[in-house]
Amino acid sequence: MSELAKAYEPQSVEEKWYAQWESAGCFRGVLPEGAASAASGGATSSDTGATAGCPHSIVIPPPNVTGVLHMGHILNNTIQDILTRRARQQGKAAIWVPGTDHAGIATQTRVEKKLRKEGKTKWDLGREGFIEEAKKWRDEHGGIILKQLRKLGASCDWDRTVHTLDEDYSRAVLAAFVELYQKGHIYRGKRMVNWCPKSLTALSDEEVIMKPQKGFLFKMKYEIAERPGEFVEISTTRPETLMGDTAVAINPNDERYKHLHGLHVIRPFPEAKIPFVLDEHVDMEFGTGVLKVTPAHDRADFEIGQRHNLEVIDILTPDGKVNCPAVEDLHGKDRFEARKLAAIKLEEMGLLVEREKYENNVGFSERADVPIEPRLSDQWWMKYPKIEEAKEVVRDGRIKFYPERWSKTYLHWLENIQDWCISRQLWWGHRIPVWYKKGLDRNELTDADLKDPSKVHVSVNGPADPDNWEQEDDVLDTWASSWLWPFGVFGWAADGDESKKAKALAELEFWYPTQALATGPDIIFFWVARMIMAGLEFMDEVPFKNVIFNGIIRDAQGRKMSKSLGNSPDPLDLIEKFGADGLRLGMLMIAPKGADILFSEDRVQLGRNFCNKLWNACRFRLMQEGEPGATTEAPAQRGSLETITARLESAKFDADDHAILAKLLQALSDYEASFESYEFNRTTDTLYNFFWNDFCDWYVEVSKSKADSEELRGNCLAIQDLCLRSVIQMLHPITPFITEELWSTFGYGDGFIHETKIPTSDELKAALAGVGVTLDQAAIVEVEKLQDFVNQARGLKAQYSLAAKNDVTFFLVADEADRVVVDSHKEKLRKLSKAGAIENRDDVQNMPAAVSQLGTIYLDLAGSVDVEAEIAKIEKELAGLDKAIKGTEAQLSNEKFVSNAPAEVIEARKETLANNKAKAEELRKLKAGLGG
RNA sequence: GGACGGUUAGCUCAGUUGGCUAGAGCGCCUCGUUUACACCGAGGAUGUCACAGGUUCGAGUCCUGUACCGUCUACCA
Repeated sequence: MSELAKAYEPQSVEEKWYAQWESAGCFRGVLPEGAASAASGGATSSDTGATAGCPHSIVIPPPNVTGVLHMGHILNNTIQDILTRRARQQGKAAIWVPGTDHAGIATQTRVEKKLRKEGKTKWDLGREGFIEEAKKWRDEHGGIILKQLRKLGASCDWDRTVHTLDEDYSRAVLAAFVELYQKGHIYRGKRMVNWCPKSLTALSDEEVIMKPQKGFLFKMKYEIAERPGEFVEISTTRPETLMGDTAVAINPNDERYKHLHGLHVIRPFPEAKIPFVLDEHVDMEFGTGVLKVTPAHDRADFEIGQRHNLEVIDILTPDGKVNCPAVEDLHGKDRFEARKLAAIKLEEMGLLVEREKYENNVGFSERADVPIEPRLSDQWWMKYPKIEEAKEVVRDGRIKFYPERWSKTYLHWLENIQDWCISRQLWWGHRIPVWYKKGLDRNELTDADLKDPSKVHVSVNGPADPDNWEQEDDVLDTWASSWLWPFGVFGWAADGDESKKAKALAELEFWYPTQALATGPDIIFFWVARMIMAGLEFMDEVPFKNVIFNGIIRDAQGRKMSKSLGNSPDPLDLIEKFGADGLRLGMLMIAPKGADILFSEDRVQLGRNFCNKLWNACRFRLMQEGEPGATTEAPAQRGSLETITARLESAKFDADDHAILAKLLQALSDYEASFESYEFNRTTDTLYNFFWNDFCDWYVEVSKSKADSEELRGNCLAIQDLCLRSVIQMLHPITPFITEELWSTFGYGDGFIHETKIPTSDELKAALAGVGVTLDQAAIVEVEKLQDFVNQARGLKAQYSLAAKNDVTFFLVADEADRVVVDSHKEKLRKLSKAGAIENRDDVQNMPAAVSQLGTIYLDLAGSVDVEAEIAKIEKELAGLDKAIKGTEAQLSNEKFVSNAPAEVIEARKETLANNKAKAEELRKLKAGLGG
């Protein structure tokens, strides 16, 4: 017999098992023999999933290669691991593909920062040198996060780790670009983009986050050119751009300014005559109703400019400094500095009317955290492919969102989708596979030029005569690589020898589409929607069948986790303190379906405590076995389902035995349902209640009464084994380490726990029936009565501060039927209520009492009863009861209820009423007996 | 401005097609080391289910409106 430590100690257990799993190749996703041809049969139902060899694939949302694990990752990856481990237990071919993202802007920024510290810039190194430096940096600092995931127990197929800049993956990225280019989905064009003056690159709309900013709304006045001395007032938050103004706009319907139509104003500096233009876009209600138009530096203004053929004057440098030599005192100044100076300048000229405090929303670069600058520039754009299909697959349920409501957000975005700016002025990334003939001026390329293969070459491998060409400098948006992830990781667009291509094809055929994607709702647009479009475009099939949105982790006060607040615990510390299993379970228990999750450490304690409880229940199981006369099988023989069920002796089953197994079946079935709907909080709830309340608090306690009986012990231990084995199996996906340890300790299977198929509730039921055990559902009711009896008895004792005393005597006044029940369970009732004796009586006077479902229990106090307290207690209970009785009676006498409500509801109501009435009557008798 | 979500015990949240005297965990109070577990056990207190209407035999659950909170979205300078 093994001896277990008194408390569960996760550290050594976790290390031991993870190493064993890895070296045994447990996580490897291997194509079953002949899998590709089987999968192409098409009809394999992976949703029912019971078929052996049936594929269950998940691809990780690739974290930034240089990132570190935070609480959000913990939740997200725990979910993926649970799904993968469960799939293995179901006998499916399961795979979880890990990988990392090169994170273009983030990584480049960090490498540049490092260079700056060394007094260098990227220009000193040149493009090639810089990329080498970045790779070095990536390889040094990168991949930490994947190591950390191992600590969590993540069962990824590490041999397949993919990085978005890997050769094969890069090839896929370029191939996708080329294909879309050829189909006419990609074009180059001069447009307004979100320009990041810090990273010096364009950004997609999704990378811009709006933040409220405190500033000023300046009211200034421009003189009407045709009417000297007459002015119009204009409100602006950005006076520093007025050098770029090429018009002022008013709404054509604005009566106040009709007299100005066709006139001009004087722009103060550099002084120029600029026209009034009439544009519906101008909001008459806002400010003075006059809008300065700066086509080069504002999106809306740009559009107005287009409509009215206005000149575009760019007065900012790419890094956000004023570029306007004509205004000496502003030239070269930073945009924010220039804003102040421009206001002062206006004031000096007597043109500043007012300056009021003002808060407005300003777009910030998500990565660099500086205000973006709308800027006209040449960029590459993508018209998204398969937009309509992408909507359709979510509407018709080919892809299901959990919770479902996120599909609204998704659809809304697709309705209003804009072309995607996919070029970035960076070096770290996939360089756009476009080559221009040497000598061409790229700024002057016409649409016709772009389509002329003698001038512009687009291919994965580049032109045959590279010396005559120059490659595009821009790289692709990182998301324009990760949107291919669900098939890119399996070698899509593989190049090389035939066997490599064939392997990729077979892999894709088997693993694609993936089963589920677990991610945060914050990247629905960035990633989820784009992957769906890419999947439909390149694979002609959705990339995943289910999308599980996990909530955003916040701290206990509901604030976002952030480095600056210091409210983000290091997951590794938590693992150190509470164990990976505890952390996983704790996260899952508090993870409601897709809402925000408020995290605090005591949640993880819950998980840890649960593990310890499981540990001790198992420990107790082993201790029981050590008693004389116990079964003496060696551990390896204790365990298989067949061995255990063979030890059951159905003839010896009492109500508790029936009830615990019936509840076990119910728990298993609830557990299965919770996985179907990805309601993991339900999963943990089910396990927690069954294991802690039903099994530990009741059945194990009941077992203690049977321990002395050689006749009953064997069957009782077999039932404990069945429950423990099942709980361990059910828990395994959630808490893999402790369950593996216990699995091997008990010898419940021959190998690793996941190698043994978990029986379904139906299979378990059948296995029981196979050995003659059919469960009596009525036993559950009987056990509930026993529990009520014990609760009432304990309550009585506690009321008189005798909870700890174990030699009190209870007198029971009950009818014949209840007496029989009590008598047949008397020993355990006595033990559980910690009584010296339970004696039957026909009548008892002057003792505190409680009315249980098995009769009225009196506590023998040898006459010293606190009458007033007793009466108060009874009255309180009666009040609640009477309220309920009245309600039910009213309902039952309501003819409409009786004729409309379903029969079972009415029956249940009648039964409740009868029970309540009986109890109330009993209580009244008691009260009368006390003189109340 | 639009869309979506939330409002249930001191705290965090369950509550699945309307059908219990509305639940759990934590926290709090009392008691306790009895054949696992103090990371535990026993007992206890605690609710106008945000508010106002409506539908229904019956509403925490459905409908309408209001208030507050949150998230996403939007070119009001």
